Amino acid sequence: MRIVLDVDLDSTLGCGQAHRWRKAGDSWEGVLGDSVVTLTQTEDGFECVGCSEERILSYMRADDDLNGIYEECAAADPYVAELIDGCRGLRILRQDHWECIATYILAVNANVKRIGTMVESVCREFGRDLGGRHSFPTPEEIVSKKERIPICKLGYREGRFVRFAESVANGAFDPDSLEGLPYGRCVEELLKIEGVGPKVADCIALFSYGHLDAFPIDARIGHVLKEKYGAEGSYKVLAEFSRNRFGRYCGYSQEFLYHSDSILASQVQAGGLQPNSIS
DNA sequence: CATCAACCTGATCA
DNA sequence: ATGATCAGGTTGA
Repeated sequence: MRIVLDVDLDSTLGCGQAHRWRKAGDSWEGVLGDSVVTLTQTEDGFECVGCSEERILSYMRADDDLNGIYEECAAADPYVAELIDGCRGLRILRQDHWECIATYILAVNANVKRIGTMVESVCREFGRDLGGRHSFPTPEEIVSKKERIPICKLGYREGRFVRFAESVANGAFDPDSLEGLPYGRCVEELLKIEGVGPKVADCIALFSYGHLDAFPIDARIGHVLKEKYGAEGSYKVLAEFSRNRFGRYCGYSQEFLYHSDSILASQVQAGGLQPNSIS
């Protein structure tokens, strides 16, 4: 199915906001619900196999006015304005609540690569076999086989992960109940979950509940804030600085800062280029 | 409210 | 090859 949408699949699916997409050849393969989905970039959008148009458009937040958002981000900060040209078509996604929270509990103190390994391992062990790929497990699927969790090597995230699955399975926590809350209330509720601190709460608020004014500050963004803006301090201080600086779509600005810095980092690692040679 | 050690695994460095 | 060091957020003292 052909979808017309302003999106760049490489940056959107590869930037680390979602962890189940893999690039094979010129296509991206991922899992949405119980469907293996394959997306292939075209000039004016992408070819989509494996899910409905409605579903993929919702996942891609097709209702976001990308140009308007980019313009506001650019107007708020000249460095972000510079970065946007290298990030055209990067979209924030709208991920499933349960899957996003569970995934980001695993993401604590882990790099993108390791997060991917842990998530795939949880899916392989507890999810449904969809033919090559596995669905992200339901809370019930995790609880019913929880004695097998050590196979996934989640480290100290293991207990938190299982207990969160249990709380959703027994109804103590309903991820859908945070739908529609304003940003501050949403984060407040998320922080009550064991293993969810300020950074993870902001990731979930941004990537699942659509709070584009959430600004997750991880180690990489912390470095960028210090290097480019001279900003230092506690999470709260940096978050306040960033929201003031980058405006109401600062979640998008965060992605530009993060994505550009990760490209820079990979170039540095590949050899030659020094961190300061651009800029 | 701020500081800090402990937590677990995988990658990278000697 | 082997061991040391480091990267990465949250928790609880």
